[in-house]
Amino acid sequence: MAVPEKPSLDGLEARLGEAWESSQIYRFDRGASRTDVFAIDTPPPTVSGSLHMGHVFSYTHTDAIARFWRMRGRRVFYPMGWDDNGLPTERRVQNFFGVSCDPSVPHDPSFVPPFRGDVPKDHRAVPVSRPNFIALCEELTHEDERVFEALFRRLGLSVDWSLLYTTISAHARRTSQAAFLRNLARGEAYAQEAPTLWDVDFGTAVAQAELEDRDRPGAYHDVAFARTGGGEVLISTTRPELIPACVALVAHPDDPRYQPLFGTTVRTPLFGAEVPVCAHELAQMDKGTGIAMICTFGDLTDVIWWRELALPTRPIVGRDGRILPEPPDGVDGAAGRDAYARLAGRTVKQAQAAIVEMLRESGDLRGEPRAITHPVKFFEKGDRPLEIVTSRQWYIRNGGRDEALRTALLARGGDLAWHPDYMQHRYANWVGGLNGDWLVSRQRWFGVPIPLWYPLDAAGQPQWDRPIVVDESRLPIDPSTDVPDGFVESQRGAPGGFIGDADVMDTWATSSLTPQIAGDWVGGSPVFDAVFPMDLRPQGHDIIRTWLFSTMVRSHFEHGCAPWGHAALSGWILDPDRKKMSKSKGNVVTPIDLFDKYGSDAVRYWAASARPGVDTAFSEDQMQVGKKLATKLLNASKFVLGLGGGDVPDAAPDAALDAAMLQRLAGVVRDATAAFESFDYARALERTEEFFWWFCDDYVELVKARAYGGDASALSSLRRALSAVQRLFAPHLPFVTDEVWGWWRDGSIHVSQWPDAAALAAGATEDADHELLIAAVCDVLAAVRGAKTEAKLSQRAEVARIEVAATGAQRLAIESAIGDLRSAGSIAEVAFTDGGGERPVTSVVLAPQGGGQ
RNA sequence: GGGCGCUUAGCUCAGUUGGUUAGAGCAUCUCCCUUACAAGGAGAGGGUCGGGGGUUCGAGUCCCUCAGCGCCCA
Repeated sequence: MAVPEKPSLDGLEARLGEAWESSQIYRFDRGASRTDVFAIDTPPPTVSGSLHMGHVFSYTHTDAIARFWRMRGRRVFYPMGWDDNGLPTERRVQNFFGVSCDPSVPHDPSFVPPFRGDVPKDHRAVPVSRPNFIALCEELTHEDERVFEALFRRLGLSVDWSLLYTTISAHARRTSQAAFLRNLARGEAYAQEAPTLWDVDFGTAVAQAELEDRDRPGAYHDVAFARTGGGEVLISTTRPELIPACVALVAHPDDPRYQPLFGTTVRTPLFGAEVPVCAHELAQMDKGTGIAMICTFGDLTDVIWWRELALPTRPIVGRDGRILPEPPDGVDGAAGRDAYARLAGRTVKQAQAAIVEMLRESGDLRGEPRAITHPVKFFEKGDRPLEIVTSRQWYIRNGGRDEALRTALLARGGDLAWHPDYMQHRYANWVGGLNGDWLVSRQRWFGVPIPLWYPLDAAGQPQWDRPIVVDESRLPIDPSTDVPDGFVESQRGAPGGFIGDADVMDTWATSSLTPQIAGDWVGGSPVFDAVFPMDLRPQGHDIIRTWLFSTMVRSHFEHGCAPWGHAALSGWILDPDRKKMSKSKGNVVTPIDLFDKYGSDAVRYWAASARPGVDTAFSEDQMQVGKKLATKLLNASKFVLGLGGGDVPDAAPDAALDAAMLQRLAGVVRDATAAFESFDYARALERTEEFFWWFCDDYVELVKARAYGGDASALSSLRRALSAVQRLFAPHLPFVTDEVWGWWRDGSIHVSQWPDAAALAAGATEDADHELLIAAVCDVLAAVRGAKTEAKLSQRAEVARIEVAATGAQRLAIESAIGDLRSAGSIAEVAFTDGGGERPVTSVVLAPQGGGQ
C-alpha cells in the first residue's frame, strides 16, 4: 500500500475496526500455555446505565496495557462482560414494561408485557412471575449491550469479543451457583437468623459493603424514664419512636453518675415496660446525658449491646418500614397498649411525630427537641434510612467474624502488586474494619437464585437447617420452578414436600467470580488453567471494598491464592470544576460526540495522559492535543516514507547525529518498556511523545538536506526511527498507527513486535555521549533560529556567519554534524572559539536581506 | 475521630533512589505561507515548588509541624 497524497484521520475507525474484526487479531489462542498468556479480568460495566467518560477513561488504560503485552508476544486474554444482573436492571424493567415481579405468580410462557416504554403515570404494575420478569430483564439489557459494544469497538478496545460474558447468563448462573454450593459444602457459606440492615423501599437486606453514611437532620429528645424504686433517669435519643422497642438502658461502666443504677430497672415512658440499666464500654459518657436506651434495633450499636448483654428482642418496625400492628412483649398495660395503637401501621417518620406529641402530653419529654445533623446509614442505592430487622439470611465468611480468616485475607492483599501501591491501604483498611460476614442473600428477583430447597415437615413448616442441594451437573437451577431430585412439582409447598429458597444472591456474589466466569472454570475448560490466576485486575478504586475484596474472598476459598498478580486502580473523571461527573449534576459529556469531534485516538490520548490512579479533569484541550499528535504522526510518516529508500537495504547509520538520535530513541524504548511493565501507560506515552516532537522539530529538520540527497545513513535512520515510534505509539493510538504502518508494512501493527532497543542503533559506532552531541548541535540550531525570530525574519533567511564558543567536546560534536547544521540553518560560515561551558554560546551574523524584506 | 492522597507557571500536570539555571502542554504575546504537516513552524514572557521549622556541602524531592482541598472508613 502506498502513502496517500493527502493523509487523513477520517474514516480510520470504521475501516480499521472492520479489518481487526475480520482478521481476528485479538482472538485469544485457546491452546496457549500459562507462561505465554497475559490475562485481564475486565470489569463488566453495568448495562442498565449509559457509558460515560469514566468508562472511556479507564478502559483505555487497560487496552493500552493489553496492546503492549500483545506486541511483546503474549497471548492476551482480554474478555468483555456485561453486568446485567441486579437492582438497576430491575428498576428499569419495572418502569419500562409496567410490571412488577411476584414470585407467587405462575410462569406464563405466552406473557406479553402491557407496555414497552411510555408507561402511563396511573398504570398499576402488572404482577408477573420470576421467569417472565427475568425474560424481560434479558430483553431490555440485550438492547443496551449492543450499544455498549458499538461504543467500545469505536474506542478501539482490543478485546476478544468471542469471550463476551454476562452476569445473568446461564453460564454465569451456573458458575455462581456452583461456587456457592462449594462454599456451603466447605462451611464457608451459612444461613443465620439475625438482625439485618434492611431497605424498606427495596424490601431487601443489604450488606456492609453497600452502606453509605449520609448527613441527615435529626434531633435529640430528652426523655424521662421512671426508676422502679422512685426517681427518674433522663436519656437523650434521636429515635423516640423506638421507645416501645426499648429493652434496656446503658451507660459506661466508669461513669460515676450511673454506677448506682446498674442492676436496677426503670420503666419506659408511655408503655410501662420494665427494663434493666446495664453497663457497657461502648456507651459514650460525653454524648447526650451519658445514658442511652437500647432498642431492637435502632442502629448497629444496639445490635452489639443486644448480643453482648443477652437482651430480649422486641421488634416494632416491619419490613415495609411501618410500625408492626401488635405491640412487643413488655408493653402489657392497657395504657401502654393504647399508646402503641396510636403508632401501629404508621411509618417510622409518622410514628416519631406522634410519639413526640404523646411524650409532650404526658410530660415525659423534657425541654424541646434539639436539632442536630448526624450521619445516618443508607443503602447506597436507597432513598430512606435503613432499618434493622431480624431475618434469615445467607452469609459467606469474609473474616468479619474470624480473626484467622481476616489475617489470611489481609495477607492475600500483600500477594498482589497494587498500582498505585498506596491503594493497598484501602484494602487493608476495609478488611480491618469489617464487623460481620458477607450477607449475600437478597429479597429480589433478577439475580442468580440461591440454589437450594428446604424440606417441609408434616405440618408444612420449612426445615431451614436441612437445605436440599443439587448436583452441579444440574446447574443452573431456579428453585422456584425446578424440582429437587426425589420430589415432584405437586409436592411444592405441601406438607412433607419442599419449597424453594425465594432469594437471589447479591450481584457481587456473582461478579466476584468474573475470573471463573470468563475463564470457564465451571466447565472444566483448559482455558481456565491457561489464564488463572490472571495477570491484571483493572478497576475503579471506589469498588475495592466490594468487587476487588469479594473476588479475593472467592478465590481464596476456591483456589487458595489471589486471583491476579496485579491490581490497577483507576481514578475518577472530574468535570473542569473538579467535581465528580455524574448524571444528576448534568455535567456528563457523551463519548460518542467526542469521538466524532476529535477521533478515538485523540480521546484515548487524553485518557492515556493521566497517571495511573489519579483523579483527572475532563479536558477537551487534551483531546485537541491528541488530535494534533495523530495528525503529526500521519504527516511525519508521509514525509519519511515519501523520501524513498524502501527499495534499498537498511544501511548502517554511520553519521554521528543519526547514531545519536537512534541511541536516544533506544533509551526511550527502554523507558517506555519499563513503564509499561509497571503498568504506567502514561509515562510510556509521555516519553514517546517527548521524543517524537523533538524528532520532528530538530532531527528531521537537520537531516532533511541529506535525506533529499538520498544519503543512506539518514534514510535508514529515519526509517528505523519511524518504525519504532509508530510501534511505541500503537498501544495508545491504535488507529492512526495501524494506518501509517499499513503504508509500508504487511499485517497490523498490533500484532507486530514491540521495538527492540538494542537493534535500533545496530551497525552504528557507539557514541560515548550521544546526549552531549545532540545538545550541542541543537543548542546551536536554537540560537540560529532565535536570532532569526528576534530579527523578525523567516527561518529560511540566510546566515552569513556564526561564531560558536565551545568546549573541545562540544566542538567535536558540532563539527560531526556541521553539514546538517549549515543546511538546516542556511549558514554560510561557521567559526569556533574556545569557551562554552555547560552549553556552547553562539553568536549569529545574519546575511544582508535582499529583495526589500 | 482513624487512614490515604493532593497542594509546582493563568489552567492541567511531569519532575523515578537529594545534585547544574525547576520542565511540558494548553492559554497569552511576537514573528514566519518554509514543497511532510498553517490541523504547521520559530521564539518570548510567566513560578520565593501551600506556610513554618529541621537534616545536609546541597531539599520541589527526606524528617517534623501547621493549613487548605479531596477520597475512603468509623
